[in-house]
Amino acid sequence: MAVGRIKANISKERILSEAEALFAERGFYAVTVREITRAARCNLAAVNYHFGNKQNLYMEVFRCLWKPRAERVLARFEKLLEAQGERTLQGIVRAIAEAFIKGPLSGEERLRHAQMMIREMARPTEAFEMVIGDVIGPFQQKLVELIRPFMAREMGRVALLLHIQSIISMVTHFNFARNPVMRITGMKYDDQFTDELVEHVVKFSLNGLSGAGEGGPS
Amino acid sequence: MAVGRIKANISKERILSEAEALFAERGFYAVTVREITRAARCNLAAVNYHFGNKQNLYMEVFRCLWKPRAERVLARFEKLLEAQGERTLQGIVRAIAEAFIKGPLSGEERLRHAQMMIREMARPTEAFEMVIGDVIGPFQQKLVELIRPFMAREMGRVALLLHIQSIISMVTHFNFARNPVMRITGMKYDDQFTDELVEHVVKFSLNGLSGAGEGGPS
DNA sequence: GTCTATAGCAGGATAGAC
DNA sequence: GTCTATCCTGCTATAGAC
Repeated sequence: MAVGRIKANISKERILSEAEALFAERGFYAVTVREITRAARCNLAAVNYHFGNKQNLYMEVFRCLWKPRAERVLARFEKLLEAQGERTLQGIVRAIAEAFIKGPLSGEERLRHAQMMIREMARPTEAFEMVIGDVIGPFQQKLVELIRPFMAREMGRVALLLHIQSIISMVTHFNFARNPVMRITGMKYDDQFTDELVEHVVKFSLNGLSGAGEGGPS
Repeated sequence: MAVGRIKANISKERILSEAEALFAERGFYAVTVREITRAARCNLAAVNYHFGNKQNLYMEVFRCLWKPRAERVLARFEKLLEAQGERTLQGIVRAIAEAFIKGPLSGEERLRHAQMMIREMARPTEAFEMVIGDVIGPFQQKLVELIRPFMAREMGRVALLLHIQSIISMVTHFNFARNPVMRITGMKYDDQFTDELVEHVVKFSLNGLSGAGEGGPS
C-alpha cells in the first residue's frame, strides 16, 4: 500500500468520474482524451495506462459507475416499497417516481445517469446489452409482476410493459429533458418543483387526465 | 435553368438529407464531412461550397428539413382535430398520438425526426432556440388552451403543461426509444404494433392505470 | 458547380525516461 | 504509476484547375 498505489487508484477514479460527466454531457465523440485527463488533473497517457483506450474507458464508466448507481436507485425503490404496509397501485407508482425523480442521487448525478442511458438507447454500443439485459429489462419484468394483480386479468405481458414504460417515460422525460422543461414551464429544478413532479407523475399514472378534472366541467 | 444548376440543387438536397440521417443516428461529432459527401455521392468540397462549414450544414438541416417536417406533423394534428365533430378530451389526445406515432411521416423519417429533437434537448446548440421557440413551445401552449376547458378550473398553467408533457413524453418514448422497446417487449414496429401504441397512449393518458384495470380485482 | 490536391491541425495512442 | 515527447492518422477547410 505504497503512496504510489493509492495515488494511482485515486487518479483512476478521477478519470472515470470526469469521463462520465463529459460523456454524459456531450457524447463519446465530442469528448477528447485530452479534455478528460485535463479535468482529472492527470497526464494524457493515464487513460491508456489505466484503461487501454478511450472505448474501454467508456465501457468501464458503465461497469464501474453507471451500473452500481442504477442498483442504488433500484434498492431505494425496494426500500420505499417495503416501507409501505399494504401493497397498492399508488404505492408502487409512488415508489417508482420517488426513487427516480428524488431518489438517492444528487441532482447532478441523476441527470448524468439519465443522459448516459438515453445515449445508449439512441445509439447502442456494447454497453447497451448490459444496460438492458442486466438492469432495465429485469427491473421492468419485476414491475410487470408487481402491477399485474391490479390490472385486468386478461391483460398480456406486452400490454403490461407498455403501462410500465409509460410511467418510466415520464420519469425519464422530467429527469432528462430539463432544458426544454425549464424553458417551457419557466420552473427551476428545486425541491419544491421535484416534489410537484413526483405528485404529478403519481396522479397522472393512476388516473391520467381524468383524475385531474374532478373540479372541471367535464 | 441549365443542367448544372439543377444538378447543383439536387446535390445540395442530397447532402442535407444524408447529413440529417447521419447526424440523427450518430450525432454531430461522430459524423464526418467525408462520410456525408460519400453518402450523398458528391465531392468532399461540396459541403463547404454549399454550406460554408459543417456547423452551418447542421443548422440548415434543422431549418430546411426538420422545421417543415414538424409543421407537417402539427398540420396533421390540426386536421385530425378538425375532422372530429364535438371537441372531447379523448379526441384531442387521440389526435396527438396519431399525428406523432402514425402521422404523415414514414417510419424512418419519424425516427430521424425524434432523434434530432432529442439530441437538441440533451445538448442544446443554436438550433435549440428555434426548435423550442418556434415549434415546440407554441405547440404546447396551444395544447394547454385546448385541454384547459376539460380540466379543474383552478389548475395553473404549469400543471397543465405537466399534463401535456406527460403525453408528449410517452409519444416521444415510443418513437425514439425503439431499441429498448423492441428488445424488452419483443415486438416489431409494424402497423399493428403502432396501432396498439396509439390505443395505449390514448387510454393511458385519459385514465392512467385505473382505466386498464376495469376487469381486475382492484 | 464540381473536382483534386493539400494545407494545417487535432485527435488517439505509444515509447521510454523517471 | 506518472510524465514528456512524438508518431501517425484522419479531420475540416481551402486553393485552384476544369
